[in-house]
Amino acid sequence: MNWIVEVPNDFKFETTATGHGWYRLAPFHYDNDQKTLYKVEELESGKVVHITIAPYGEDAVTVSVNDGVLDDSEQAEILQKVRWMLRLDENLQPFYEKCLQIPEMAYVAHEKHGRLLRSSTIFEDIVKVMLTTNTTWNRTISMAAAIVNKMGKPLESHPELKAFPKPSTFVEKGEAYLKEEIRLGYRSGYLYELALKVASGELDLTKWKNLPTEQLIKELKAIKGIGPYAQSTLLMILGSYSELPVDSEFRKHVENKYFKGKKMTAKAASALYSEWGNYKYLAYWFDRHP
DNA sequence: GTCCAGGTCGCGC
DNA sequence: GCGCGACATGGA
Repeated sequence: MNWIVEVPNDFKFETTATGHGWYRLAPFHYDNDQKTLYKVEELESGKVVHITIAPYGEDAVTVSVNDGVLDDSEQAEILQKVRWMLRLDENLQPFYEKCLQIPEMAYVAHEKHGRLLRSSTIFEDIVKVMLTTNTTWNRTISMAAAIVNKMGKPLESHPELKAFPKPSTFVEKGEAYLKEEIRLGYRSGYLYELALKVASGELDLTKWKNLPTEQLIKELKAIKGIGPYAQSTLLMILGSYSELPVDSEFRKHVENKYFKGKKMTAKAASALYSEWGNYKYLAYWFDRHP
């Protein structure tokens, strides 16, 4: 089955797909030559599908799935997940207007950067953000791959392709498995605890999609393993850009570009982006990735 | 062997 | 509120 999905004027497929490193984390796969994004997805019905997303002119993308017959709710779920992953319903106009007033940032609006790819569920993205803390990017990639390959539900037609496992799968496998087989290190306890809360219904992450930033911060603080950096990154994932991810990369960038390589306080560094108000994260991100 | 990576927690002050 | 060691893992 395939669909043609209209996109906003300020949307561009390639910049969304590759704007940050998420497209390199399983079960995403990106083909740079074909400008095509793939993701294996387990639907609520239990069916596993391989979603293919590619640009279709300037005003649309094609979404296709070649995995047998899908009922109405499965089709609706796929399209809803694509909208979320590509941020088709997010309004970035205030950010672009601000970019156009600043010569060095005008390219962001002209080239339609800004919509950064996210996973289909908030659970998946919390896990992935935790995989970025206190380790190297290569380890993040390999841990995500291990989670998918060892715990994910396989595609019927291509069993080597697997979906990101559900929270209940993390719980069934157990904390020791996460540590000893998936090699998630000290994160295993944090991720097991999170999965347990989500799987049991104690924590309903789907409600987060409609929460104001202040409430999201409260929710994020309550998750063990989420500190200031991960909180800011997850707020970005959720569409709130007012908090800066002050980590080693942030410090390196700001010190090199604005402090002649000298150490600075987080406060002084953050002040650099204060004029961006609710869009500080994006301003920093594209200041660093011109 | 030793150090550290896009940090965070829990403790003691 | 701030400083500090511990935390798993694998690569340099």
